[in-house]
Amino acid sequence: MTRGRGALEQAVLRIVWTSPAGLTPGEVAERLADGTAYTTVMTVLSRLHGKGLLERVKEGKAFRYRPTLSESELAAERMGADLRAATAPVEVLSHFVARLEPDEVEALRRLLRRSAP
Amino acid sequence: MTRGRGALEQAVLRIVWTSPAGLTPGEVAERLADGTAYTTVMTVLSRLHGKGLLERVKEGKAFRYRPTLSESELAAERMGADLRAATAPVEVLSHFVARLEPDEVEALRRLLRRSAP
DNA sequence: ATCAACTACTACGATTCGTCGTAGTTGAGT
DNA sequence: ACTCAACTACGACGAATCGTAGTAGTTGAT
Repeated sequence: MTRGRGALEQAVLRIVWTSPAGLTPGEVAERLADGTAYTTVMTVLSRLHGKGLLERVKEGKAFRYRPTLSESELAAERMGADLRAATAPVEVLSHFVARLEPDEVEALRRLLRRSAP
Repeated sequence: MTRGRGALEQAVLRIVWTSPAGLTPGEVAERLADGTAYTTVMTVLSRLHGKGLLERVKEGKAFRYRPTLSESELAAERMGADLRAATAPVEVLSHFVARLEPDEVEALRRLLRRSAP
């Protein structure tokens, strides 16, 4: 099986995110449940660890990999990075808000009411 | 000169964004002002056009490339994509808001007051 | 001590991107 | 109409990233 660029890394990340306590390569391979070779899973985990997206602790003979950031935290991190990479952050926020769904707008309002009101 | 992955595309995009009316390859090369070969600039413009980030119109013998989205629009687009790719968008927003600077929070409040209040 | 499970290391093909050359086309000026 | 500089199309190559997996060595459990 050959996936698109980054697809396997995403799939593995998604799996690890569902277990904040961490997973061993075997457990991840098991949950992938496609034919992906065990060593392939290992390579991907190891690369994600190299990128700082996963941390690992030795447990018995295996490593247990767990996310350094939750899925939501990483997404928020990336959004913040996009925002600050731009030359006009406020304008970006303006476009961003304009594209939000009504319920997202509502959620945002609620969040802003809480944060340092 | 050899840059990091995507660095030249970014540099070219940034230049084109400063001229919403569009630029010819020669004008972009001129503004890059590093030794980058003219044909390199052409290749990059052509790739960005292939990705839909630039559109082009023939002008005399040259193409004039202009951004399909402004820098702010693209950033907002990416933020929205990050947000909706996540399994818990509201939680993402929560983390996102938590990381904002006070002035960004203020800007967001103002924007939300305007949008469908 | 043995063995299954696990890790490290290596490798290869595909894709993307930086980089540029060659060859063909075309508009502008003579 | 002809010439020439400027421009476009196409191809190419090296580095980096990622999907994919094998081999060899290590280690915990039995």
